[in-house]
Amino acid sequence: MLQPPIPITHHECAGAMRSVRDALDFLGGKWKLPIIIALSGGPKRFKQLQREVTGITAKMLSKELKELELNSLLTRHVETQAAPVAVTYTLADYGEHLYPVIEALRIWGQLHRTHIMHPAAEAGAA
Amino acid sequence: MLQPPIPITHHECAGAMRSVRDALDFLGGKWKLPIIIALSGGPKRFKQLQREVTGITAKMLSKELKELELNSLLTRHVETQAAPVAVTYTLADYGEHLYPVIEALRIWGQLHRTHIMHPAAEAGAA
DNA sequence: CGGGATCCGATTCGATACTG
DNA sequence: CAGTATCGAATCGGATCCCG
Repeated sequence: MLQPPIPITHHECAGAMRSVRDALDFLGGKWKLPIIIALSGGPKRFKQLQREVTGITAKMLSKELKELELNSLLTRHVETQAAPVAVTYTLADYGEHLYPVIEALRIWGQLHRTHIMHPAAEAGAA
Repeated sequence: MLQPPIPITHHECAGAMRSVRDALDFLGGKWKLPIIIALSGGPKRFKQLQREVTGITAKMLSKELKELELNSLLTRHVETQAAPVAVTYTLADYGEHLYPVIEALRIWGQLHRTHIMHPAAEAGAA
């Protein structure tokens, strides 16, 4: 059903491992991908993000947004200087390269959930 | 270039987030995907895996293999009972459902590496 | 060879309180 | 509103030693 997309040779296999580990080092935390998903629905404000990304604290959200901006995945825009300040976060074009990753993880997460609940059911769920 | 695969409605967006977080909770560590990649080249022994998954300690490898077996991603087979024992790990059919995830992460990891080194080069690297 | 046991540092993450 | 500061718990992961 699924062909192995991973090269068989030791050398190329090590290359795949390095790329996957690079990706995981950056995306591995609990929050980065959920934040990207929330922003995929359009630009959002800080408070709005905190509501949609269930369970995140202001501290973590702030930290993750900084890292995502540093890596060009989103842009930060300050709307007004006077209090109350308004800041908008927008998913950058470059950030959309994560959609395939999110899709693959979403599909597998769904499959695995059904697999855990009633084993041998993934044939019909895939 | 890339259509947003994530639903726009709040409700379905939350569903995508939950699935991605489920997947990340399980795959998020440093080692599970690299182990799967190594096993994608065929069944391997414990020591052999430790050599191919660069940097992993015996403790971590043992722990991760146990979790992967519990989740039906691989099977463990004891070849000989007499010392020295020989144990073989084989990627299960169900484990191959992770190939799309690995592919997506590998592609993005590669892209992001080039992006970090010389920005604005991802148009040609994709 | 294939691990388990123990100890330990490093990092992640959350709760709470506070600021411009 | 949009964060920052501080504290502390929990988890992650490595080093080392040990066993069948």
